[in-house]
Formats: sequence, structure tokens, C-alpha cells
Amino acid sequence: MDRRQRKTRNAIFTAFSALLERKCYSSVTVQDIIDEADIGRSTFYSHFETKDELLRAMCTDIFDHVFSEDIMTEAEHDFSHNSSFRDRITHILYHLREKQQSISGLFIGECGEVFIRYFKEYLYHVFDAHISVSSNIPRDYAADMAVSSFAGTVRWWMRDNGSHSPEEVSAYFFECTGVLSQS
Amino acid sequence: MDRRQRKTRNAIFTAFSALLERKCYSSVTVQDIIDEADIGRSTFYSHFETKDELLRAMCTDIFDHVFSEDIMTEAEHDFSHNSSFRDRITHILYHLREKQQSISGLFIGECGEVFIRYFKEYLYHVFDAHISVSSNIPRDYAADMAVSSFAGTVRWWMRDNGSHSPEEVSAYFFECTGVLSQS
DNA sequence: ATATATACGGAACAAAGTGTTTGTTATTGC
DNA sequence: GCAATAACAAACACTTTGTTCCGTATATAT
Repeated sequence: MDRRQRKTRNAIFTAFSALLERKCYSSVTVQDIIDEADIGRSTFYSHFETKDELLRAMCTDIFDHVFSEDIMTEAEHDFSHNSSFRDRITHILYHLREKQQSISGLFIGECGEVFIRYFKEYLYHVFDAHISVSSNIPRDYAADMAVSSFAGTVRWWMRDNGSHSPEEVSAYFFECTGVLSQS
Repeated sequence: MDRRQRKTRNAIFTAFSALLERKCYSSVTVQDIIDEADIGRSTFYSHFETKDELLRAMCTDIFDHVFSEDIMTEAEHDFSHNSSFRDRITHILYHLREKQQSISGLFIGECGEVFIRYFKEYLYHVFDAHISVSSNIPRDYAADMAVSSFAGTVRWWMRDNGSHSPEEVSAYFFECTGVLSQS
């Protein structure tokens, strides 16, 4: 990838993140991004077709990191080999806290629905194997509940930040959710 | 209220609902509403300042009905006097099904975040007295989970409609939610 | 029934944003 | 160094927004 492209793409991401700290997603315009990133109009459109596509690209970057199991410190590494699902959730919460600056605006803000949708897409894959329901509850409903609850948990966590550890949040989540096995 | 005002207001509501069945909230423009309702531009703005205010007004109309305990048929009435919380939830689901045509677009659609926020405002009041948490879970977290889960439940229900009764949905909801007392 | 009030419609307006195009300049990778 | 290409500026037609002004139609009160 051309160095100029990398530089521009990065400027756009940075500008976008900065804007999302000040205003909600839907009220951020392409014009805003162009001004904040200090790039030409045609340059933006040569990188992304729409604002939504920019969001998706940024989410992909972030979520690929948050949900990757490969990148772990040594301390985490051996613990992860025979870790419980609950540990994995805790681990994800750690990664989310790392990326907090880029995404808290999207979680907290009132207009981050597109973002939440992308987030849930990833969550479905993580949760799918761990849905345990009693016979009469539809499985797709249980999956929906698990995913929505976790997204809601992260949202709540990001809103009042600092006062709760990933371990605590993970514990709260599993205590409130009746459709997930912790193993 | 002037008959002309009522008529216009109703035309706007009807047009808005019709549009929401075809496209998502954020992509419906004031221009669309004006065209669909076949009214003058200045007329719209004399009724509502923004599209969001229109949504809020329509939601207030609908939710005041959905969450009212007064309006009940005789059959429901005596049952409601010493009803459990779970019965009340079932009752709300019945009302939601009545209003389904006006609101399913907002629940199902991908852009109904403003709407969901209004919905949750009402739910908080309904759920507040019935949050029962174990000592170590923050109460505001539990309330958030309960409200979000129910909103998610209704969303799921509206998506695949017809195949589940309000009683069933209510049962699913309470089985998945660990923070609400059913009494 | 008539008068008064007012809601509606239509047209025009500036302002802002969108997405595209064109031609020029600067930077990069080989 | 040279060819390729990314960035830029400017201009474009188009849509949406929210406001204003004024003539017309309708409702309400007496």
C-alpha cells in the first residue's frame, strides 16, 4: 500500500474518531471529516464511498483486534489454552478497554446503531457455540438475547468508566444472563 | 383543536407510518413526508419543528396507549386488579401487537435507535419497581439489562411475527432474565 | 349568515451537504 | 530519472433543510 494512501487513511480514521468524541455518528458529515482530516473532497471519496463504509472499515480494524485470540501477552497465553468461556469474555473486555478511546463515543453516543450492528455480527460468532437453552426457548431468541445483553453490558460499562474491572463486568454479565454456559 | 389541524396531523402520522414500512427512519426525509402526506412544506413545519419531534409525538400517542393500565376490556379488567408483573408484561405485549402496523417498521428497521430510546424511557418506569438483584450487581446495571432485554425481545418478536403468542414471548423473556421478579 | 381568526398552500430563498468530474501538482516505487 | 498514481482545488448539478411572504380556504363564534 502506497505510503500516501496509508497516511491519508490514517488521517481519516483519526479525524473520524475525534469527531465521534464531540458529536454523534449521524450528525457527523463527510464535510466534517474532510475539514477535520484536512484533505481534499475527492480524496475522501477515492478511499470510501460513504460514511457508513468508513465506519465499517474502522470497525473491522478495531474488532479484528478485539476478538482475535492470537495476540496475547505471554502471561495471558497459557491461561488462554484451557480457558473457560467466561475467561474469554473477560479477555475481550480487556481488549475493548484498550481501544476505548476510539470507540467509546460510538457505544455511549445515541446514534451508534450502525456500529452496534457490526459489533453484534462479531459477537454472534463468539457466542454461538455457548448458547445453552432449555427445551422450549427458541435458539435464535436465546442467541439474540445473549448478544444484545453483552452489547448492552459494554455500553453500560463505557458510560461509567473506571469504576469497574473487566472481571467484575464479566461476573455481572454472567449473573444476569440465563442462556450462556460459562464453561 | 381545530378540525383542520387534526386532519393534517393525522395525514402526517399516516404518511410517516407508511414511509417507515418502506424505508428506515434515518433515510426518511421531511420532503418524503410532505410528498406522501400531500401537504405544503410550511404546513409541516407549523406542526413539527423536526423529524425527531414528529417521531416523539407519534411515540407518545402510541406508548400512552400501550402502557396504560386503564383502558382494558372487561375480560381483562378484573384479572388486572390482582395481576402479577408477568401478566402485566403479557398485557403490554398484547397492546404492542395491536399497534404493530404503526411501529413494526421502527422495531425491525435498522435505523430506529431514536425510537428505541423513547420506548426504553417508558420501560424504565414499568420495570423499576420489579428489579431484584443479588447484592453485588449494581442496580442501574440490572435495570439497564432488564429494559434492553425486553426491547430486544419485542424486536425479535416483531421480526418473525405470527408464530408466537404474547404469553409465549412473556415466558421466554422471564426465563432468560435473571434480574426481574415475576410477582 | 356573517365576520373574524387561523390553518393551509405555493413559491421562492439562502444555506448546507452530496457525489462526481476535470485538470494540475506532488509524491512514490521501481 | 521516470512512469505511475495519489492528492488537491475548483466547479458542477442535485437534494434537503428551514424560513418567509401572501393569497386562499376553512373553521369557529356571535
